[in-house]
Amino acid sequence: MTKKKAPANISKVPTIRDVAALAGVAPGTVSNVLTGKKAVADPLKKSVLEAIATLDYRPNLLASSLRFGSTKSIGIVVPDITNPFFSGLVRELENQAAKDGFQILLMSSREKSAEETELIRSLVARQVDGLIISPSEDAVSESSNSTISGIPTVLIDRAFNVVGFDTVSSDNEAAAFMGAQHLIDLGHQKITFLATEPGLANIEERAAGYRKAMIEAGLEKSISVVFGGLSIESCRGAIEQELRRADRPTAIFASAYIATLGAAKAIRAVDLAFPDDVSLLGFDESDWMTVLRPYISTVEQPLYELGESCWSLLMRRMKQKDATLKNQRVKCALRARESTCRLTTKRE
Amino acid sequence: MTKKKAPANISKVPTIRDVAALAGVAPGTVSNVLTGKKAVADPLKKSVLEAIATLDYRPNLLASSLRFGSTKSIGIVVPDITNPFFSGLVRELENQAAKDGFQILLMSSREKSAEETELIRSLVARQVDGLIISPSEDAVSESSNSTISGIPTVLIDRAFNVVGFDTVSSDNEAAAFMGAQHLIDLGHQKITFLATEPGLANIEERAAGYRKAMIEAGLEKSISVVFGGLSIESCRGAIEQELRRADRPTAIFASAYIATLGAAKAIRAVDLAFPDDVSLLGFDESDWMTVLRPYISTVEQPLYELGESCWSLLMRRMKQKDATLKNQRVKCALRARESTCRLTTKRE
DNA sequence: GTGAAAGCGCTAACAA
DNA sequence: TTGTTAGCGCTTTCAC
Repeated sequence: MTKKKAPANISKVPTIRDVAALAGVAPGTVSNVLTGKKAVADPLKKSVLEAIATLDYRPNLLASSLRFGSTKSIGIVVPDITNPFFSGLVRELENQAAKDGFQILLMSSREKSAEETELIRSLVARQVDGLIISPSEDAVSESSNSTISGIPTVLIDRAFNVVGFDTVSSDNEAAAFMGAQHLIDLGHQKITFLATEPGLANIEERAAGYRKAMIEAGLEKSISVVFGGLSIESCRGAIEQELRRADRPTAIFASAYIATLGAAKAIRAVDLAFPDDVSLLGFDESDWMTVLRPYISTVEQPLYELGESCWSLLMRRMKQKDATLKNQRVKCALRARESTCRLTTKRE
Repeated sequence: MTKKKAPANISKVPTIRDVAALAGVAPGTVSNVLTGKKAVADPLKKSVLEAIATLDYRPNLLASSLRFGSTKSIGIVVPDITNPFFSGLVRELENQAAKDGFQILLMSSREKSAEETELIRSLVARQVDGLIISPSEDAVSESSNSTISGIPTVLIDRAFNVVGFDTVSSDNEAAAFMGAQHLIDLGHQKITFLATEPGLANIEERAAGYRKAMIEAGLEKSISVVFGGLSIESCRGAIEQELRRADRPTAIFASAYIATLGAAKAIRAVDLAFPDDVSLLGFDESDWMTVLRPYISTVEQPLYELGESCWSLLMRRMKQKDATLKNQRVKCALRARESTCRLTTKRE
């Protein structure tokens, strides 16, 4: 296949002026054809379009945005793009953005709050019209008007104790309460909650829900919260220790995706029957959970609702910078499957 | 409307001129402080820095790039960000980019080639300095100088029959040959290859490797390639049909991540003993594969090498636009685990 | 309906 | 060293 050769007399990338010159019109007219904001007579329009085609002209969005003041793009910052919760969430946000003609600039902070600050700065410098952030730690500081450097911002998932921002997150406490209750209903008493990192607001809320359910069931003496950190391996190590103890838990409630994976690995590592010796209730949903046996029971966060709420909150904030602050919650669902089963009371 | 010249104290986002005015210097000097390209006397520097701090000034990268001609950013387009292969690859590329001070603009085409074209256009319009694309179909057309609209470009993973681009991909044929050989060594003869979409170069190469191994083993009559499409569910459906036949295969070789997941689901759905009745060899690696039993045997693509080669190819191309074209291959590794086992010859 | 000209915010020349 | 000026490519007043 032979590609159309670029005209020999122009060596650099063509600008609107080159197009205008070739079409024999003024640059402004070309702009009018491009944006469609002002009517242009048909014959002129046609020759402009032809010139654009022959030069293979591409408008420079940087210049356009600089002049126009809007980039039609939204910056998204997530801690870890390889985590299915975040990648699924991003996909939902992409769908929403496409609907409204926005482009997504996606960056992942790899759980490092220093990098996160850097990424946000860079997104701000790039003049994005809005920001969606799932803060990795405490990088987002207090704000009085739901903006970062004047850019409308929505916090998602990990809505910290930060006032001044619109936020969307799951009803973590209720979700964890529901999860713990499920395990209690199955007869479990020694239920260990596998948290990730201390200080993450969503995890703390989930821990609170777990504690509440335990207390209401009169099991406050059995409350056990273990912190496994932010990697699968560290979660595995932390819960493996628990499982090796003589009075090991009969059920584990993992607080997040990586904790779920870590806990499942740990159960395998200590060679316990699963789920007969130990039940596992996970958090978040992933395809593999309904592939191999036992199917993993989890508390599922509704990605679509999360994405949809987040997006409409952002659009609202962009239209009206002084709208009242909203902290939205979406409801999680219990997916009881095979990894949680009734406690067989052979001991004691 | 009556628009006057904006007074200096209006509450808009501060520009370099505002900083200069407050510090009592020229805009150029502020720029010099910011970029560090030209020396500035200490006292002036200090007052500039102070002015920046008090105004909370953020340089407008759009304007800077427009002037300077470089955005220090690389656009990446992948078909599906929720696929662990791609999200893992992106993470490697992010690491590489961070090393060289580049920013990543990540977009996912959701396997739609029309959207892909659109995303690439938009990245080009945004003046990225380079492009890394994993083409979803045939959106990338032939090029004579490894650029798209003059932007250095590297194709990754799915290196199509497109001449004119630097490419990086796995040695798909050798990898699939090795995988098929593994199954043959275990005594399997009826091995079905679960492809995804016809026309994807990497999948075609893998199919070729499978065929070659079958032929060399004298099993050409047993060659069976099934196309399952690009979703987990369609792959599941396609292979499930095969498994329900009387002369069902004793082994399945999945050609990609989603095929692996789909095949595992299908085996479960038809209620066959796994791996005793049917072995499964997957492609790509994911955390869950070594969590539940049986651990999944797969052919693993080396994400680090893929990302590293891709990045250095891109940097090389950016430095020297007329460098000779390179089509780089990286080696895959067989991870033989539990989902592939020796054929128990009870039949025939 | 069209062309000319003035910037958007920044930096790289050139003067001073 | 520092200030001044002239654009980068585009859009948007204005005249015509």
